[in-house]
Amino acid sequence: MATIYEVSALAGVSLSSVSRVLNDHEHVSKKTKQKVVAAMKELNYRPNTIARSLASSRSNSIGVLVSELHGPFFGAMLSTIELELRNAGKHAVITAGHSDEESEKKGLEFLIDRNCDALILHVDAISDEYLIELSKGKTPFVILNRYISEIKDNCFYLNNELGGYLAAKHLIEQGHKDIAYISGPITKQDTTERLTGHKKALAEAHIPFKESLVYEGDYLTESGRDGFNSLIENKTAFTAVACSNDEMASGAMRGARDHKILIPDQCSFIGFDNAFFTEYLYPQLTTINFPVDDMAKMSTHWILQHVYKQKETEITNMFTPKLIERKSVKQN
Amino acid sequence: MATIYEVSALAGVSLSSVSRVLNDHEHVSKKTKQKVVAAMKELNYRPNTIARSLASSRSNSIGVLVSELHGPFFGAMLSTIELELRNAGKHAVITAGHSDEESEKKGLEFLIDRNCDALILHVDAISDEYLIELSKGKTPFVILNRYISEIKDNCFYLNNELGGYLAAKHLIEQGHKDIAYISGPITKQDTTERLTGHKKALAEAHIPFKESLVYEGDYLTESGRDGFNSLIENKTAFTAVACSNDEMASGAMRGARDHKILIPDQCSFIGFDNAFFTEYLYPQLTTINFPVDDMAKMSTHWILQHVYKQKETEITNMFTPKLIERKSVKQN
DNA sequence: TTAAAAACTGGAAGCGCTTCCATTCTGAGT
DNA sequence: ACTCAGAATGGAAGCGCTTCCAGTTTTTAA
Repeated sequence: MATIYEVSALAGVSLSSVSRVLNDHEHVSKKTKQKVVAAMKELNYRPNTIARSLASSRSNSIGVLVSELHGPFFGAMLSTIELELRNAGKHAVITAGHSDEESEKKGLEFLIDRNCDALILHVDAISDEYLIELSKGKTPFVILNRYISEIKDNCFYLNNELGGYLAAKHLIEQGHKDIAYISGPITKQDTTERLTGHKKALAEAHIPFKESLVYEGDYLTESGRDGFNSLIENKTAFTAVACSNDEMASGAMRGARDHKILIPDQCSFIGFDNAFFTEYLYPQLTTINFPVDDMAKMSTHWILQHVYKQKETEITNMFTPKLIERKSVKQN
Repeated sequence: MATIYEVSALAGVSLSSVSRVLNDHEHVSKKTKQKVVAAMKELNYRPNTIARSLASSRSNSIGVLVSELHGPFFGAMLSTIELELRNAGKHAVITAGHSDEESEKKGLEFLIDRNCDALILHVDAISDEYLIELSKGKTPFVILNRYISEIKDNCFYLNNELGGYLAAKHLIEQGHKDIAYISGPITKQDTTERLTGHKKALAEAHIPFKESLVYEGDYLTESGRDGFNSLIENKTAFTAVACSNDEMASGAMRGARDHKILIPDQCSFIGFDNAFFTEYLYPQLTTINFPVDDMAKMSTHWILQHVYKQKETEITNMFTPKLIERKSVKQN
């Protein structure tokens, strides 16, 4: 593998000059540039990224830490992060925290030790305090899907309340009055926000909110099913169920089927996230779109702008959910 | 950030000694080791990975190139690759080729330029020849989900033929004789292998194979639906349809529903891959398990063993699919 | 035409570590 | 006490690049 030395020798210029053309510096004459470029081509020169990083203390790598690597959400997210980054000549070092605090912290340290220039974090186990402390360190980062007021400019998140509101409102508009709700773990920020929106829509329509119509799940399919069963046993009648995410909605739908309840004729369902598989369900699930792509894109723009001084885009921190009407809600 | 210099000064030993304890070398006395470790702790020393890489020409990073980052398959795959690698102190640099030849090649070069010690490739657009050529280069790699005889020891793949066979055989055992088949693009290796297995099972049961009962899709949901519609219009009767993957099976099931055909009572379905969402479908899809995790694990073991001389595991190149019985196939 | 400014170029010192080589130390064997 | 392996240590040269500084050349303006 040719080094910058050989290039400089072949081109008949100094090391510095070669380095300058490599880095697109100003103050290099056309002539030297040509010579260097020609030499590079002839030697099939490929710069050694490691050496560049060491000398410049820039690794051009962005660490991405997600709580889980599988699941419908992260595929979409990582896909656009990776693409955007690569287009900018950077690259992603991806790790997973497996939703465990210790493990997430390890992942973080791992990335920092790896000299990442910046971090994109999607974590739930790590505490706000830890992240606030981290923000005083020298590795800049953004946080996805979470709002921490002390470092709000680094946070990119969905207007969850609006999402919950939109879902409930849609059901109400379709004539539903008795609406059950299957939520995620109430310890999670997004869950409570979504539920708040839900209640708001009910209140607006003067529909009393009934505690007996909510079930706390864990965002997994199975808990959607359990939730539905529990709701049925409660004997508080309902004609629709809103779910805090699509997985649980899919579980709840199966629960309904177990009870020979027709969807959407006897019971309507609405999800949240608009995961890709919602289209595979039958009937296709009406849900609330989570613009993951936009959020992922925005976070890379932030980094490109703040860390690498590229790209001057308008930064938006809060994203807006949207109703996606499909076939799981019936006009009542 | 403390460097090895400061550690050596504080510990009162030479640079080399510090480096030795850092790398767990033999020939370091207990005493120096203790001094060094103490100094490191006191300074909260963290080795600079970049500098280590430059000096040792080992980046400890493994490049992973997948055709797509989203989709059910890759989440599972990447998740286990990342975990295994991190447990071994290595890390994954993940890129996507977006199923485009140019783009995949770019991704490859990108990873090689990034000084990856080894590569894990899951690509379909790049030709065999290119990969064979690449194998002569100095970056070792493994190939997932593909068999190239010239470099077969680097390939990890599923026994697709057996999978196709198992699926068809299951249908036959359940009394089906008229079995439709929705395949992937016949240009793809795995597709043809799966179809071969399918035919073999038919032959064994003395059921004539009918060309009019196969539809060539593109592995996407929509094509499953198109396939089903086309099959129906063909007027060759069938009571079951085997699909080359789960996405198409889900599409085909929707197609059936559009025709008011009951599943599985009037028509049975079997998929392939056992993607996570198959459990969300209704009825839950009977399918063929693709042991992605095992394959991913094996590929990292190969690298740990061949590149880093760690871990002595038995290497298996071919993996065995298994029937997963759920609810989409009816006894006929 | 000339001085000053701007553009260009080269030299050399690092970036933080590994590793080869040479030197010193240790202790087993006599 | 004396060798002499072998273990333990230190010195120093890199790994391939960036970047600061100083020196040289070209351009510009008066």
